[in-house]
Amino acid sequence: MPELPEIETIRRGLSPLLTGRRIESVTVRERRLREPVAPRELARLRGARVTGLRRRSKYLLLDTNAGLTLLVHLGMTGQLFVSDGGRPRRPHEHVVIRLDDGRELRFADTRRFGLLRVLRSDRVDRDPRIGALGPEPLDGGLTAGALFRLTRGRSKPVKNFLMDTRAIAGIGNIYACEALHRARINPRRRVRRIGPGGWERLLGSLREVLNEAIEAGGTTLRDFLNAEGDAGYFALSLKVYDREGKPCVRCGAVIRRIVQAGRGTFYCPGCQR
DNA sequence: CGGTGGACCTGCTGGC
DNA sequence: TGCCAGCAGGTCCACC
Repeated sequence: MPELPEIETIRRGLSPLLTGRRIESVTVRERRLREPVAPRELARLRGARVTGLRRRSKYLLLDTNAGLTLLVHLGMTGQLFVSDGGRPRRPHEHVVIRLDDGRELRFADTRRFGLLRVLRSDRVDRDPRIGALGPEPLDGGLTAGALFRLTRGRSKPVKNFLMDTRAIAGIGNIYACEALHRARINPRRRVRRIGPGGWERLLGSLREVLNEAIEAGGTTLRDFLNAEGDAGYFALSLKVYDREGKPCVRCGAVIRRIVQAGRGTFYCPGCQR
């Protein structure tokens, strides 16, 4: 489900609802997520007050004044939302965190590829999942020159490179396809064959697409909902993703779907060279 | 080493 | 109408 813009949308929605709240209790209904959920690990959050909500790549980090941070990943179908206590449960609600204002932070995840762990806050950056992440694409510190240098001698198709979170954080299938279309670059092009100007264009396109998607509240294709339970409307702005067989809005050629590294790639054979 | 393919799950859809 | 192969926004690991 969620890539950087969707996670950022959730973060912005949840942050004011959670910051300052005390955690009263944590209930685990289903332990079988990507890694088994340990109820006693989550229970350590009881009594802690939330000091803030951060995002790193597609992870959410809920910091508390107890020196503990809740690490949440939504996998493909995860949802994280605040609900009034006692509201009927949605299907696949696996974890409920009760807050001191009577509301509840709930985690639902149909396919159970999500993840919840409690880490010591001072060790978050040393966690292997977080420590291995590449730079944030919207961080101004990342430059096209750095991407050019990083890809010397490498032979990956550029689409797969964009989706490698150790190279750049937070880019998934939708935004990799959309950024490449905007930059007019063929997804099969090998990274070593992209010059400094190409990286300039691609990084610019990537940032535009991500920022516009955040503005639109993310992309809802199937089941993404924000913290308030609303859909995002960036799906209306997608130019290639999920548009196989339809005409390219820029050149009129028919959008194609191919498979790269086991994932569907959508692109326009007319204007992506 | 770098890169690909399969596994992990459930549910929906499109073609027959 | 009903069935089922194929596919889905992510990540990790085995294997070449």
